Amino acid sequence: MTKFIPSQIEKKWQVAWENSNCFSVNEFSEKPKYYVLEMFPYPSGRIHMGHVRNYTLGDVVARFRRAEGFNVLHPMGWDAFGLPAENAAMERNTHPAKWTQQNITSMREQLKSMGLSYDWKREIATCDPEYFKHEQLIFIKFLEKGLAYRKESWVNWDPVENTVLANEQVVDGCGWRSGVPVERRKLSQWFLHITRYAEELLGAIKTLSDWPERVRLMQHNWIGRSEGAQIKFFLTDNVDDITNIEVFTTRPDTLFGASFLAISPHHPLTGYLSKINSKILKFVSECEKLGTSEAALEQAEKRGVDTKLFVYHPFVNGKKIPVYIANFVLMDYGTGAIFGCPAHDQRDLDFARKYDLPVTEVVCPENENENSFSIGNVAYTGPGKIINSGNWNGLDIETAREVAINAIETGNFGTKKVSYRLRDWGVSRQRYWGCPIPIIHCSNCGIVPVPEEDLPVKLPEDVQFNTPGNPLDMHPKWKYIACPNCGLNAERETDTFDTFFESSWYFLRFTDPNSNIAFDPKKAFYWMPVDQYIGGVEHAVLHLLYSRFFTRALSDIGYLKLKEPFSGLMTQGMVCHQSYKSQDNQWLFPNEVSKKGGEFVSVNDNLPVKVGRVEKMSKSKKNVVDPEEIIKSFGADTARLFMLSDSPPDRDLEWTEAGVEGSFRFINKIFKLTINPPLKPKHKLNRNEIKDLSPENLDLLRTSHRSVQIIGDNIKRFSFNKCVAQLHIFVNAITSFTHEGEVGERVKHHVLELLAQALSPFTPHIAEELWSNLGNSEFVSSSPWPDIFENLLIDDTVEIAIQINGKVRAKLRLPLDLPKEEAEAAALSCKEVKKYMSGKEIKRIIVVPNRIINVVG
RNA sequence: GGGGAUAUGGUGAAAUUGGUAAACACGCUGGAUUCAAAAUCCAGUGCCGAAAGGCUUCUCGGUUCAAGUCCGAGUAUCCCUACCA
Repeated sequence: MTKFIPSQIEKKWQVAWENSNCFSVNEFSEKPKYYVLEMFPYPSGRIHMGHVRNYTLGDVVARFRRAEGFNVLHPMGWDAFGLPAENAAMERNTHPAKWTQQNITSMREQLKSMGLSYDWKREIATCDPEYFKHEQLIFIKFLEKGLAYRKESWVNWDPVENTVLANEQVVDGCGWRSGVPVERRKLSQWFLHITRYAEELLGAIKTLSDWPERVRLMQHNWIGRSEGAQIKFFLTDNVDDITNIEVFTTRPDTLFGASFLAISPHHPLTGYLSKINSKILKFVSECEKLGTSEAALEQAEKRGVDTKLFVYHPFVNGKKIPVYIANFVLMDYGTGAIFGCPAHDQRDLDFARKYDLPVTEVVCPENENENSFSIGNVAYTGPGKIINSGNWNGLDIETAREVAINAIETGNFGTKKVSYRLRDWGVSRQRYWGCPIPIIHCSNCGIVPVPEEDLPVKLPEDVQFNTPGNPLDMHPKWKYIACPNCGLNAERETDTFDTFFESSWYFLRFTDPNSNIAFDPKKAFYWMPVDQYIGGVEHAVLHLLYSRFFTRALSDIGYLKLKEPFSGLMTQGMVCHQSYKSQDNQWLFPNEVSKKGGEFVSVNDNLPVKVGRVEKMSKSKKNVVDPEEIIKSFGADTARLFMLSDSPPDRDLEWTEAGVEGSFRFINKIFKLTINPPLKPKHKLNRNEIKDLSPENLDLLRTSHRSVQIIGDNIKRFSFNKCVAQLHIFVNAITSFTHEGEVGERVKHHVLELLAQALSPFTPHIAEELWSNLGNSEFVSSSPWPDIFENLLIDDTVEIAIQINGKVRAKLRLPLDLPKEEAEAAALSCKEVKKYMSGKEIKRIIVVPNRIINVVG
């Protein structure tokens, strides 16, 4: 018997696909378009199981939609800028460009070994000047349109990586990669005006009906819209030329409860005061330290310092309110100042109790007496009736809010205001391996964009990585240049873009990857939006929000006409594996562990191994399995099938050795079907013939056609695990079929063709092998999804459960669509009903056609 | 502190609209084959019980002829977010 050697079959078909260019597409087609995209990888050098899962999911969709008759765009590329290349440069003394290129080459080979149906002619790498020169021009257009601007700002400085981190790259006060506490520094930075689109990005979330609800919710929370009022509190005595403090609040209804104002340690007023008051200066510098490393500690204690300044209460004549500087007030939200209403905000209450400030109740809960209601150490934040608030007394809080805003506006010391948590996107990074920001700083002309004809600004190749800091900034020549405006000596911007910049428009470049403009609007119009985008949920907020912003911003500078880039989104779960530790507490790779009689032991010393949790594959815990090894020993089809079996795509998947072997066995079973299958019959089986077939032939045909139907339906629903289950049923039906004679041969040939077509999206190599051995010369990968014989989908009898008082007591096989009366009669005459109902009165009979009959007694 | 998700056999899971719970697989048990093993094939496998039968979708309550599915209360686990005024 021929032995199944996956690598031989798989390589053969991969080469054949590549030579035929069968996955290459263009935009001029009669067929409807379908754009399926997986998040492109960072070229780390080796693919991991997360990639295998991601790209398998995308490939199933791409192959299926192609078979369904769509013109399918399915591209792949490289998110090729980023810090690891610089780290590698330092560690191994290779240039980032070279290191990245090598990684791309080996990862491309690995991806090709998976049999993915990409249009490789559209491959892009973001570190290619042909890619990023368009990005530089986009930035200049953003600048012209006011969508990019420069701002001095406090940044999170990672002292290990010598770079600025975005707020979202700071986790628990530490750098997301380095894990060390970040420091605060003030730098001049480039920002993109994403907040200009805050309302629109928020509002359009509801149009993204094919996105997971939780991603939409995360974006909603991230934008964080809150409605309230901005209120000016006038100082009793001016400080320098400052006359008032502006405050944002969502609770203007509690204004009468205000007992202090608190401003941020980074508020301009604080800056002024700390110059003239050493106590304040000391407090501010303490906040600096606490601000990062001891975030948790800080949370516990609210601290502040009295400025000895006072403001007037806007509605209470003569009432003066003290101004504090407080560590819990953030400068970058609202105005950097709040009014404290201790009775109805827990933080304010904590603060007031600490500094002995008055607590005035202004909202009384419904079940409390307004004369006796008093706050202890828990603030009341619920609904109720306004009290102690002049002529607002008696209003509910919602009405009071409107009345308050009216009064504030009428009094001319504030306005209704909407605030967002979302902040503008800082795109400057002090790194070498990124897209240069195309700007020249001239002492004469100021900020001068690099002229379009001088683009791209390329990275210099001769750079040193042995000193900390940005190599571009330390390069002896690169940054010195004549000003394009006035010709005087000037300097290039040495910062590069955040790598999220590249990934915010790559999906557009794929629509026209070799163009000498960013992309042809007509081509982008044809292919966009991405019909199905697939990737990890870790990008639920940033990458997806930035891409949504970019699509709008690009539309506003005339590049295209589109709002939403991704109409369908699927976020896949993580690939997990059990972790193991040796006796001396060292992590062990799965292949360093073997199972002996139900016990796990170390391969090295045969000692028992401590079995840990099943968790996300990670190098640090060594619970990783290398896809290349799996593909080498079991084949890509097995790896792909395993990824799709059992767990639905959005849930975490546990990689198990037993599971892989199970998938491998199934592929082997199919392989046996590819050997000497029936010859291609002269006449194809047609749907009118089936009435003359034997029950056995008919059963097989019925199972086969139903399977194809079920598989197609479930692909559309992303229920690939159910597709695999149905494939098992399908294959089992074929292997247990004993075909006889010419008719049997024709039936078997027919169902094997269906099988090859149904397998093709999932395990394309073995499907291609089977299809070819059945006598087909075209690729199954290019064949249409099979026509289903609808007359095989319905059976003429159904099994109906007979319930007595809601419990199933019998099952009857009855003709399909049997009239109610006859069904009732059949149920009543069965012996179980007679047994259970003897001597009892039948009160009711419920008949659910073709499903159930419930006899109630 | 805030928000969200999930909970079904030994395990991963299925049950699309309230209508036969556990499809399909993994694992396990027994058998066939084999000098032996691997592979393969066949049979069994939710739980309790010798059987008859009873019980079963995290717990408690409710609606219904009928609840894994709907409603209310609670528990556990995971994820996100966090002084957002």
